[in-house]
Amino acid sequence: MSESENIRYDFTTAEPRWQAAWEAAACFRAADMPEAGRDKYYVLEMFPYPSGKIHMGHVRNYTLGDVVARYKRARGFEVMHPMGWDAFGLPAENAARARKIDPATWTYQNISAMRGELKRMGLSLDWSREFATCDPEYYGQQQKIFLDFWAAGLVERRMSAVNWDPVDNTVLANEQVIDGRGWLSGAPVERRMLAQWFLRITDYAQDLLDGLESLPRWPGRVKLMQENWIGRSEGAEVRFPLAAPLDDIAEVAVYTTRPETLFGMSFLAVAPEHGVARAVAARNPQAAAFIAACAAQGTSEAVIETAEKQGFDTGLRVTNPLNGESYPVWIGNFVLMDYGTGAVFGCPCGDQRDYDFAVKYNLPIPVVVLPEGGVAVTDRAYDGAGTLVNSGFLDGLGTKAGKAAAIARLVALGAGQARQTWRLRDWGISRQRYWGCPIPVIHCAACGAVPAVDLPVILPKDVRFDQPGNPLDHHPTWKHVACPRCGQAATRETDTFDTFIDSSWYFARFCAPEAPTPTLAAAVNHWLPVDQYVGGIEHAILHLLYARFFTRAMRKTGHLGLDEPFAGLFTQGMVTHESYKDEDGNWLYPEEVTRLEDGSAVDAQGRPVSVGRVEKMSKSKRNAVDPGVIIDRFGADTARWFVLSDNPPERDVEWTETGILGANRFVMRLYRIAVGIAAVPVDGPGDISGQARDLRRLTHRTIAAVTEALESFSFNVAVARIHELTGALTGSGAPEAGMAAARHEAMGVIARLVAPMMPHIAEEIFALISPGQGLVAQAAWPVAEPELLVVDEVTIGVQINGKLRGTIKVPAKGEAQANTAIAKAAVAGALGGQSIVKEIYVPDRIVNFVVKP
RNA sequence: GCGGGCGUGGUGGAACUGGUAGACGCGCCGGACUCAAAAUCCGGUUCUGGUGACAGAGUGUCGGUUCGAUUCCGACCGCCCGCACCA
Repeated sequence: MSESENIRYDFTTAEPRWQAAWEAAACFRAADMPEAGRDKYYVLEMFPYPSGKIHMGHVRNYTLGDVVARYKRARGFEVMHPMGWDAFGLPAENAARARKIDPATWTYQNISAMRGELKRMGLSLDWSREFATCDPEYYGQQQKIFLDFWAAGLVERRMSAVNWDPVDNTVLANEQVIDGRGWLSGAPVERRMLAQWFLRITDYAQDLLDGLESLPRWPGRVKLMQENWIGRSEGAEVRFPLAAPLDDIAEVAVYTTRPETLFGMSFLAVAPEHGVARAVAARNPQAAAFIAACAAQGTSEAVIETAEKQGFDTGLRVTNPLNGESYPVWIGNFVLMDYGTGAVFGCPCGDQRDYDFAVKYNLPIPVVVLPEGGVAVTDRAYDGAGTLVNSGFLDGLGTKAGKAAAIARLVALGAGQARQTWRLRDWGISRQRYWGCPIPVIHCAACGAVPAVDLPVILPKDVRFDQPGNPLDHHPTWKHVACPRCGQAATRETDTFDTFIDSSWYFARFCAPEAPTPTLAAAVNHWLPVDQYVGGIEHAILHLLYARFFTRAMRKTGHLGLDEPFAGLFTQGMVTHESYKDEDGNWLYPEEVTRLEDGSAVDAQGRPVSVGRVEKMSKSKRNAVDPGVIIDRFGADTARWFVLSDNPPERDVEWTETGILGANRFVMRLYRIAVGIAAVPVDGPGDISGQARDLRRLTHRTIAAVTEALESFSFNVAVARIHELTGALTGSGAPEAGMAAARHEAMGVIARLVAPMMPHIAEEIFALISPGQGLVAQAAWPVAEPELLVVDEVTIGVQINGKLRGTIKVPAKGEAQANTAIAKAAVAGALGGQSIVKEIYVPDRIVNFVVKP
């Protein structure tokens, strides 16, 4: 022991040494084209934005993926595990403005720094496939894809009310508006009309919904979130003739999920942007003023929270096709133009919004649904099922039957039909930004919008950020070109793509990153789909839905041959850390805070500090821990082991100092034990029994358990099992026959079992235990010997009335009768004189005596 | 409001298709080594009562199904997440 006390694993030299060895052996290089005889496995983690430094979320994300990649490699799969950079986006422009540095330079410097940090983590990445989305070689291919989509009818340019971020001066997708505010700027979003490019994702709404069923290896909640986001709704379209045509408008179409309540109609309401509203406004200044007021209220959170139903009576009347009655037409601030038809029929008894509106404007509230066996609800809307009343031919029907009957009548009258509506909208992809992929379009006065032919359309480098708005718009020459169709002077589109496009097909590009076409059929057919995708739950909707859509659209345009890009998805939890605030409410860094024995905390001056909730690490809360510092202090293996250790990976993990110290302690201990074992000469396998046999059994049970844990992403359980086996190897071991060999075998197994998780020390141990056998990174996964997994003695619980009263040790697969007798003897005292009513015997598990007092 | 998830020791969490609850780690307690400390090693650690073998209770609460429930069913409480003026 005294000797090994001085042994210290020096990760500072070992880790770079093994990283160099892997690189020299090209361990992680995958071929574009199929290699015969091996199954492929494509492991991908969501690629990072090159902010300049990796954070703990990256460490967790890439460690999880790396465990899978290394494990699958050991299992004999041909693994592709690439890495790249999601490099376009706002921060580069912000840096350009703040520091007068070119966005490209800033981005590539960051990439270089982060590549170095990722390499220090010892990830088994195929760096030969690396690219950044801001490389012209990548985004030029993306422009080709866009033009193909356009030719295939998947692209549209149209005027649209857009979410305008007044701080960032750009258009935001609905998904980028959070609580009425820009997702990056936090500014209240305004509504504006602009000509925008759209991708027709709604063409695939049904398909994207149906496709979720083909994804058994996706988390249920992600599928549910996508399902809700797509939001299929069943109902009917109903056309209401206007009493007198307005301009050329003769009727108003309404979408409803409750056609059976048409007899409960009280009014019809249209959105402020609806054609009817505009036509009315053209001749009625008061209506125009009302509409303007609605637009001004925007979509800000405060407004929506407090928004009161407001309306304007147009004086127009429509006829309800089912009962022939006449109803007023209102403009309502609560009616959404881009859902359904932008018009609703108001049924106050069945919809709370309509109820509120009717009460406010003193409109009638006819009751048409009686709750099951109940009385009419009149003090609020009742939207449950029930029996229809006051509804003419629908009287007496249930709401469900009534719906079918109402639709049938509407069809017969030619006044409507069944219809589905989707919550999903088309994807607005235009951004008034410099640092993005230029939209390859030229606007010609004579020819309109025509595809650019000079691909790639490359971003100009000489741009100025000293004025607001899009620098491409201000550039003196870049946008002025000849029309590719007629040759006349024309201008380039100066908008760039939403950066979500960049990440919608990168997984396909990784298959052949240098191909002269966006994809290479042989490569994508071989490698896709991604077998295991790993990333944050925050991308559950946007990124994953867009990538699924892109895959379908790329199939339609001949770039891909499948529908679903990601066969398996794993969503990891966040890395959290305590946060600290001083008396004045300023966030403090952990190193500025001292914890006292009573659990309270003080700052450097001894003033009290409030310890905040455990929150996601972020710069602003000053609770971020820099992975670079951790790797300096403890090494990459310790950092990797820690993020895998305690929590199931789908849950949030709290960063703690004691946790990282514990992980480090294990690394050091493992090494000490390995050195001790390697120093003892191995006696022949011989005839082993007793302790040695027990150890071998544990070793092989551990192989089985760790294998199962890795397959099911229970990395924390794998860690526990490895701890257990390691624990059995402490001490120098008894000089029993075969013990040295058994210990040697166990440590060799540990080297291979920890290799996916702590690859460096695994190599170190493997070299000690199995000298001359090459790299553990290229070694096969250990296989448990079946005969050592066979249990020949089991401990069976003995219960009386389901309560544990004792245990017995018996040979496995024993006779029920014999074991029951042994059990009975074991709990004879507790049984007393009670009569046994029933005996339950579950082989190798339990005996239960049901007794009567 | 709608949809979904989760509640297990001081703590992070284990527990196969219902079958010995608390694996493993952290923390804590005790011991060894040391002049001492750190490091390391050994032992203990769900709670209550008892010196003790042992007894009782125990997986958010209440009830149900079952020989037996952390696991299945119902109601409730609490926390978390997604969506939301979606007709």
